[in-house]
Amino acid sequence: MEVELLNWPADTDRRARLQELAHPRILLVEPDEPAPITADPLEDWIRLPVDQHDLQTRVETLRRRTKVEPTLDGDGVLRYGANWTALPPIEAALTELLLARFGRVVSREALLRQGWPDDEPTRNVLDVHVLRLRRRLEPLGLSIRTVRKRGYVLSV
Amino acid sequence: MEVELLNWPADTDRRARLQELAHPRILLVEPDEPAPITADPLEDWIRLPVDQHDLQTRVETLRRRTKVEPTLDGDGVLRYGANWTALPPIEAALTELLLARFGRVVSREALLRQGWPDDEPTRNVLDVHVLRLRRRLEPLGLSIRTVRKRGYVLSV
DNA sequence: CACTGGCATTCACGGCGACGAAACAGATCA
DNA sequence: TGATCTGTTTCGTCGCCGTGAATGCCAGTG
Repeated sequence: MEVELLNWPADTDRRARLQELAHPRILLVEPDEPAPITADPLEDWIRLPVDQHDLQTRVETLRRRTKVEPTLDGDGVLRYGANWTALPPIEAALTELLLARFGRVVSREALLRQGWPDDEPTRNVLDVHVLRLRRRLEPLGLSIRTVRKRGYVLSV
Repeated sequence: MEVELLNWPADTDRRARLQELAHPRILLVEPDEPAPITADPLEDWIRLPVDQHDLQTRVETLRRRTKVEPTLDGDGVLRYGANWTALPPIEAALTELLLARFGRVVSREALLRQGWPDDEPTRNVLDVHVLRLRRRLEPLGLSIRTVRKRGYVLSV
């Protein structure tokens, strides 16, 4: 998502619309105007005249905050947007690999090695775990798509 | 919660500790140093030499952002939004730790150490206290979610 | 076009262990 | 004394995991 630059206080109404849309933005504040105070973490501001490097830093920071990839922490908690779910050990292991190749195909073999490093389980075990993982991911707005004979892809 | 001011890059390690604690902070960045980029919405920065009004604005903004978390005072009174509840000693101790890691997983072991620093109580004691704490938090719109085999997460 | 074989999805079940809930009793405090 | 806080026991429930079997989907073949 692109970070919008707008002038303050000139673009007051535009700022309100962007806030409504949860769209990231940076206010370029006139030299002698006070900057507005908000609780919205998707808004930042910088005082004119701007230093290009500082502006670039703030833009990049906002981009990180809106980053669209889900994250998985060490406790098996998967976060995406405002929601999160706890994943059981095997599903967390599978998700870890799917996230590392987010948006790309992960082969069944790789997933089997990831979830069951030691023994070689029956084929159906992976299918069932993918099914359960799908159900858990659905409320978050994530989905696992099948690529026949190739593997699975994690996407939004 | 108080917003911490620290120097960048001098206080690098201190910044890491505050981030771990989810404590709001503002970095005072040396004139020719690049500012760090992070996704943490509880961090902001300003370039030296600082304008006092701008600094005050950023401090106030961070304060607003931390207001979305409940607070616990020294008398065991937990406030969230317009409501509040009094917590008995042990539950207050547990809540204190859960709040410090608000939105993240807190292990059973950590909670046991927090509530019973000296002796080692039976397994179920913690379960029961969590159960009672849940009942108390529910009217406030807060909930403790279980992460099986890992611990608990306090969230809204 | 229908058939067929292989792959994938889904459901239901049972075992196991972790967690939750209720009830009770002693301790503490106002 | 009455209310609240706390720890313990006991039992019920639920989540996680593997298995088997039924169904569905798709591609290539004849």
